[in-house]
Amino acid sequence: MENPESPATVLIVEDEPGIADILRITLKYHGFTVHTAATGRQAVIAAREHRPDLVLLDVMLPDGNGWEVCRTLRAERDDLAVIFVTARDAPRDVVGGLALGGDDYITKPFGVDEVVARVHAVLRRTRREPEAVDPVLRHGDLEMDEATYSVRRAGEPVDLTPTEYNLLRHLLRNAGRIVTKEQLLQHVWQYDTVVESTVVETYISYLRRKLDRLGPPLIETRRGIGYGLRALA
Amino acid sequence: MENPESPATVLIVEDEPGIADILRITLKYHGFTVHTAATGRQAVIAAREHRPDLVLLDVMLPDGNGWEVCRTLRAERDDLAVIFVTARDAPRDVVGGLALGGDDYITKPFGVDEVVARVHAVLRRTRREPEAVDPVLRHGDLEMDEATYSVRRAGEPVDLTPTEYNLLRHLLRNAGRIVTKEQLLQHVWQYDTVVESTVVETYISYLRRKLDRLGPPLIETRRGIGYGLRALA
DNA sequence: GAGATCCCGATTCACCTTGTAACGGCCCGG
DNA sequence: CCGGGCCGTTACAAGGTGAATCGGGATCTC
Repeated sequence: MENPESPATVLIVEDEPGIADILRITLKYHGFTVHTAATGRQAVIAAREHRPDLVLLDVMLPDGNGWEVCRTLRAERDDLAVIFVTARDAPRDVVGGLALGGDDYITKPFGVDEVVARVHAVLRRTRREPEAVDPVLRHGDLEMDEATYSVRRAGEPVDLTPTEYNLLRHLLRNAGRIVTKEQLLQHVWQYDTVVESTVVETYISYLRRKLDRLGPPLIETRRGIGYGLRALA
Repeated sequence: MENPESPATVLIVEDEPGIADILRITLKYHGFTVHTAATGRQAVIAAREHRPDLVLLDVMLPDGNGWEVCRTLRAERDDLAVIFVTARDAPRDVVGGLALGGDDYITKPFGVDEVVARVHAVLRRTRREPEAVDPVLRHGDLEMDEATYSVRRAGEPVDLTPTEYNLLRHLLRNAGRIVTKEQLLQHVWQYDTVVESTVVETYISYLRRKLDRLGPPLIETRRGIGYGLRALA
């Protein structure tokens, strides 16, 4: 995970309390120190006080748009990393945002794992942290290369759709543990996903069909609890 | 269990007195400092006064739904942990609730041991308590891993159903003591379970069949009293 | 516009749970 | 020492619940 002796600090600038909560809880859970601000004014003040390593910046704020906030913050500290958060149906601005100094951007509604991945990626770049972690996840004869988004089992490449890939990644990251369907919905799917559907089962089924063609069953069902990767022999 | 020099404080927000009682007694028994509130108003006041570490929050309250209460509480103290309590047949809101700021949720009717487990889990996360406790329960050649929900005896994996698993866990946690059938019903089964059945005996029998295949008898019957794990040799 | 992807609903299937009931052993009284 | 009743054990069956899978329609991507 993150360097334990100096947890990175993230400032969340977001006026919708629900979204701010999701981001706060998620990042806290992943070991970041988190502060929040609901307006551009507060953001500038909070940035001076807490000196974050990274800012998650909503583009639509009650007191003016995020570009200006970004510019202001950058004027004071040009090593500050910024990830813009924007509505999906405004992709036109996004490029502009990146051009104006954002290091990355995320569209709403987002999936929680996506946010964590991007925050880590940006911090790794801007803090010049060594590429310490092997980007290849392994479990038995299964390997996933996060750099190339490619998956292999027993040497054979496996072609996965984005959702399948994200689901498998979450299972791999929690190999040896059992994850509930709720957790999978929370982490892999977008935050506005409603329950009452069998999406998770469906995608587990897809994964099994593609993966178990190349070897023994890999994903284990714990009835009433959730799913996990089968323990290694 | 919990850090003895600073017992965690829990605020229960629940309008049904029966449920509130169950929760209060259970958590008190497990060493928590407990306060209760029956409405959202009271909850906010009580939270200011007692500064709990965690709130158990019923979603259906007489004066408005729990999300707003959660939001209000969080606005004042953003490090506050919240576990939602909700009826089973309202799963639609559940993910939304989590997304809107809950750390976990419990559905009614619940099993008492489940509540304690979740409260501990959430506090461990939010208070950054070290993962000090070995998540593996042991008793002789029997081991139970609570992270993977897996059980082994003499190295051999034992496949248990959820109820069997919960029952064995309760016996393990009370190893060396004798537990009455009533206690088992109360802790392992849901609180609204009615008696007049031999469920407990049945499940003890299932456990014996699965466990004693791999070694000498493990579960001891105290006629007229209850069950316990046999003392170690 | 074509193809892939995603998600929902329905169906089927498997297993879990619980109640009933028969059997057996333990304990107590005679 | 014997018999009866009670408690515990276990088998069996029915019902319920969660999971797996498939097809179709909506949506997105190129």
